[in-house]
Amino acid sequence: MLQQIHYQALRPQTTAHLAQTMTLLSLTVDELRNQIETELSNNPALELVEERRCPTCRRLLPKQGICPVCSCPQNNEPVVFVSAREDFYFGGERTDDDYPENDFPVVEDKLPTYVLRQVASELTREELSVAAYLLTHLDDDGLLTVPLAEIARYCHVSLLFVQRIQQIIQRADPIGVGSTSPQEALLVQLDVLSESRKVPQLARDMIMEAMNLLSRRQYAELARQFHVPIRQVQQVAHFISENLNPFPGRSSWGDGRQSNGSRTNVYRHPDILIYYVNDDPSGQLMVEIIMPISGTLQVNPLFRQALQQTSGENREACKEDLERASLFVKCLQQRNHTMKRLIQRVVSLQRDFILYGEEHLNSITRVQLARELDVHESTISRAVANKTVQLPNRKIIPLSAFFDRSLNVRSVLCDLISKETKPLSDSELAELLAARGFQVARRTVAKYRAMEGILPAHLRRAVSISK
DNA sequence: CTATGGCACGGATT
DNA sequence: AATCCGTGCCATAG
Repeated sequence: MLQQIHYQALRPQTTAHLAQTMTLLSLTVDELRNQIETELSNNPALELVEERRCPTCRRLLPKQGICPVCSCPQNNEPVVFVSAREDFYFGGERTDDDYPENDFPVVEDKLPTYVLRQVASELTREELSVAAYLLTHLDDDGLLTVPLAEIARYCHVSLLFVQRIQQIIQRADPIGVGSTSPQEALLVQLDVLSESRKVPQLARDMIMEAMNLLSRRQYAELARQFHVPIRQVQQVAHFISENLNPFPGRSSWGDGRQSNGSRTNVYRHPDILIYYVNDDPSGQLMVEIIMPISGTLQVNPLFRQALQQTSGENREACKEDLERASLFVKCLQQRNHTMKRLIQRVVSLQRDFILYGEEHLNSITRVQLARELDVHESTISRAVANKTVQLPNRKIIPLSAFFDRSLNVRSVLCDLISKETKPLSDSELAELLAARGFQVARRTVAKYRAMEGILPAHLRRAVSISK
């Protein structure tokens, strides 16, 4: 990556500029941070100038910016801005400003921090420290490695207290995380799932009473024990393996399907935050593009001066450094500018989706957006790829979800099925969807159903009866 | 005969 | 140029 940039810096300015901007555009906060840090330490011409904070709300400000939160007039358009929040993310020097997020106990691993950030808002300081301790004892599967009692002892709190915190943690994003066993994780997931859709009672019973048989797939034995036909056991087992994950730590983003196990960057900091001022839904909607460093990057003016006075072979090297530095700064600005325009447009197009949920997602394609913003479509692709957004409800979703043509259809489909009185067949569902303006083929309904882990119509009947 | 899942094709996306 | 996704056709199960 670095060599690439060195190489590009030698090329004509415009090409290099373009190429590096592209590269930067496709980086996530974490990657960008690395990039900036290496560049900073390799290039003496680059400097990081001191951060400024808004006098009223103490938010970190860009070098010449005014505070976007305090100074902006209340209006209908979401405010989009770039912010530097190094301490927010990376547990840097803690300051006494008013970010509750800064009170995070520092946890190194990715999964623990990810979970902690979700639950932090609903916990007191004391609870947070217990939560942090609990989260530091997770294995790679997201399961707890020490007994609850031990945590209670270590933190000098009651067992009940720890249990309560564990329950909150278990309901955070990789649902079931922080459970003491795969079994417990499954049960928690089942609980959460049952809030939104029908869940076979048999599944719960089987997990609770015959976990070992289940994990060994001894369906015949299960059928005997629960006095149900073996087919039904298989259905339930299918349901479980489709929808539940005994190892929450291994699950991929929100969608349990296509568990391509090679997802390393699953627990990531969001690249963009969308929220209301003070969490007040009637307030101004803010969109914050995260910069992983605080302060502003600029070319060191002293270095520029020094260049005038140096001579000889040093001069060439310095000059190169200087050029690379100014290029880097320029590219970074370009990147942020593009991101800003992009997200501005996306948010205003998908406002309803952000506010009211998946069903209101508009179908927009990257190409469409590229035309509107008058940039090349690959620019959009790069900017969207691998980025994540935190919504006002604190859910973290991939930015590409805003471009998912099928998400809204899927959620409407789920809605239809959850409200159905008798099990509807796929073709009936297809008609209903068409009536609601979603033109999808019967075959596609089947696919979506599978994606959402909903059983076929004739099996749904069997399930609801046994319930 | 009907409902569903598998395979493969074509267009969109990256 | 490679990959993903919606869809049509066909085989199979009920």
